Amino acid sequence: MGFAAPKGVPDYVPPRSEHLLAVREAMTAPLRLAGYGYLELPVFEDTALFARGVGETTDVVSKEMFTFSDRGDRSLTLRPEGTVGAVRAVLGAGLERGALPVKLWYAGPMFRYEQPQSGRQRQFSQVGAEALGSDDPALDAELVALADHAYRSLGLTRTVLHLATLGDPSDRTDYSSTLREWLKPRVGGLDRETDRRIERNPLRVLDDKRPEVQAATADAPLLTEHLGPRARAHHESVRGHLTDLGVPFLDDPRLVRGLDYYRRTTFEFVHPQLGAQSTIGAGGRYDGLSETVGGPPLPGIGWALGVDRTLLALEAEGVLPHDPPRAQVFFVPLGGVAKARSLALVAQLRRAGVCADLAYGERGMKGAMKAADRSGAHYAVVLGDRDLEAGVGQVKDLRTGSQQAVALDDLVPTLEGLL
RNA sequence: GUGGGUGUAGCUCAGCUGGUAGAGCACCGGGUUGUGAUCCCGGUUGUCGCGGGUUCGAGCCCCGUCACUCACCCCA
Repeated sequence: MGFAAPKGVPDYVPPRSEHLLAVREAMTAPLRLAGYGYLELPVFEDTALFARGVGETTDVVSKEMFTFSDRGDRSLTLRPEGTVGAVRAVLGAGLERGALPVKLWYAGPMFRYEQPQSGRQRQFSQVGAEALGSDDPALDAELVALADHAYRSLGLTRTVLHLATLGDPSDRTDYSSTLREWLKPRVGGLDRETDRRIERNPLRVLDDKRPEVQAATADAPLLTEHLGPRARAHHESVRGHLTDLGVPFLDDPRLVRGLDYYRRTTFEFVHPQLGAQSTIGAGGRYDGLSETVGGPPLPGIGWALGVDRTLLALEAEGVLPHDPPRAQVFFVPLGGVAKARSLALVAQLRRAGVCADLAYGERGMKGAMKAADRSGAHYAVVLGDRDLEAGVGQVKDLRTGSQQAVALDDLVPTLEGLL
């Protein structure tokens, strides 16, 4: 093999690629029923858009972006996430001046320069949804419920929804300094990285996986205790709506998000069988993002569901969709004349909406029948010189083995009737 | 970016203390010159990840490198 795909970039081939499509379809179907419109977005954007929107100091921006210069010396970046680009597009089209909320969805590849491991690739696929122009907590609940519905419709039963609130910016600032002072005497000096986190983003310390850190921070003060009245009311309302909608969730006050734009509601769908990369979908509210990228005040909430990781979850639970047969009717032509006739009949059947195929290549009867069998077709049509002279095809039911001659002129309607 | 594990046929893997590659599945053909899924017989496929080194001799030992994988970290 001369070439392999770039590091951390997966290929999906059948049958797995079909499963991937099914996952994407299951995620988007509920959105369309809920009035979300489709957004087709660029795969790369101005580097500064992500730096501003996602946050200069986030790991995603500071060390995980695929950034390059174009021939005009513009700095461009392969999108590491979809929300910022979606907001940019909404503002660019002036949708925020129309009917609100604007509800949109998109799908496609995202790129992050990471160390690959299971569930973490440098190119991965997401389906995203965004609702802008309203801070109604019912909208938060609607979006969460739509994701929940998508996962359920795929047959996943073990996914756990973690729910939290980050409060308003002032709540978070207050809490951060409280937490910082609390952490210093307990885990300060542990190592350089932890010290840095205590200063820059103390919430992240609570997310440390090391058991000794977990133990030391077990009774740390929680953000939920520092919420202002408006953020608290919003959160309680979201929880109430979710309960009304029958969406089970787990209050997780330690939930940490890595992108700077999140406010108030945040959530993650976690799958317990996926190892270290167990978040298969996540999102939250981002009421200040529009201003950050130069727009007017425009509240918003959204999520992104990981298509690749969701497929891993389906495989872990053993609930993959069945592979549909590749054909319903399969032609077995004997000789060149029969093949030409078969090709025409196959095309005719396909136009009639029947999934039809034939044995290509110079295969013998046995090989062609074998191909028919493997296609999963219900019926094989054997066509040889004898049959052509008689103007018929031998239609064989591959499940029962019974066979009957059918006039070629009646073949298409006959098969349509049989199926 | 850091640390551990693994790279042998299309796939899953075996290969002893170094003696110049195997199985199962898959695929193709035949048994049945016009009938699949079962059965029987036969056949194809490898620069043993790549590059160097040690040795009379390396799939096996050493060094480097790349990829995959797991964890940290990060996140969908």
